[in-house]
Amino acid sequence: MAVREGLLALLEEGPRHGYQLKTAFEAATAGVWPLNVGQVYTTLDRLERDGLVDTVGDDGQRTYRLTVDGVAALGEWWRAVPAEDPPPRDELMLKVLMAVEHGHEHALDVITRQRSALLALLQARRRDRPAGGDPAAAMAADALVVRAEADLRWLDLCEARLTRRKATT
Amino acid sequence: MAVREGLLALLEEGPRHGYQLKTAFEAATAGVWPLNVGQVYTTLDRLERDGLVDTVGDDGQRTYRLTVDGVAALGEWWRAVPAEDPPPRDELMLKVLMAVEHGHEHALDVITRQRSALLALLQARRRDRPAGGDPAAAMAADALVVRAEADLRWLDLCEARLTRRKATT
DNA sequence: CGACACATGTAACACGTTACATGATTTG
DNA sequence: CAAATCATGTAACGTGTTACATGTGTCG
Repeated sequence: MAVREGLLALLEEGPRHGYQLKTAFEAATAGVWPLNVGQVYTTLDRLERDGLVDTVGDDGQRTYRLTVDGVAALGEWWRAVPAEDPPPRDELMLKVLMAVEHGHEHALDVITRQRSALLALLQARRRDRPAGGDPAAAMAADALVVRAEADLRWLDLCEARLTRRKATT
Repeated sequence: MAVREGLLALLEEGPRHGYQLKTAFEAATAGVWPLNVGQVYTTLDRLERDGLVDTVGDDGQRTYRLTVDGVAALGEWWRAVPAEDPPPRDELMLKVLMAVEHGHEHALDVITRQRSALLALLQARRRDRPAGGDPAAAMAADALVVRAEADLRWLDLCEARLTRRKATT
């Protein structure tokens, strides 16, 4: 439930056809969210099925545009805020928590390994930051960096909790 | 591809049946990752289909255990590190980047709205931190808090980039 | 001409998720 | 006994994703 809304958002700026949407989507996300073209069409089919977009145009050049329902759905999306209810499902979190279940030793191993990999990833992302003045590209790169930093910080917290606990025991 | 591995990880500690796995999964994630029981069974079916687990036991009390392939797959999972390749797909990121496409005014609106909601969420999560000494519960709560903090920090970065740019223009 | 970008689409599969149906066992 | 918990499973759907097939136009 993200590609859907992304395509809707792009259509709000005017009717497009599928291939243009793929290009626009990847441009808007500065390349951090590559899309298989096929997925654009399947997603557009589903949006049409749900009455959020309709199409005009001959075969070989279909143009998609928002319907009234589509505009409404998009409006809701803009206003929607992150829900408390189903918390973010994070694979790193799961892995570490499952490792804890296997004993603190195992968990500390996993944490150490993940941290060193994440550190390398973070440095790569910092290095590959785009130079140009395009705010979208800069923001996309920031997102990746901030995420990696947060994961690292969490791993440090986990390690601290485990070692503190070990020391107490 | 996360529930799968979580169940495998739980089975590494010994054979279990489906319902036990649901309970154990939710206990290990300290309740932040609720599972519909049905999903446990569908996932176990798929794991069996893929030869990673097999079952013993009569009807009404099937017991699942890891196969050799399952042990191997799990070993890979423990060692696996976050891939650079498909970067994390984040709905918040998408929303803000798409808003930028609609103009900086719109983006700043979205950022403001998201930030205030996230701030409330963060405070709620800090408030509801578990008191007990269970490290897993504390770590799970930490993960949610750290994630919210990171999202907030990113929103601040975005706003700074947009306003700085506006000032320059 | 050959390669490449533009353009559309289908088929198939994976995982996550929910709703529903069913029965055994425990416990108040 | 009635309710809750334990326990298993099926059917169905949604999104994401890939692989594949097909054709047009453009440019070196």
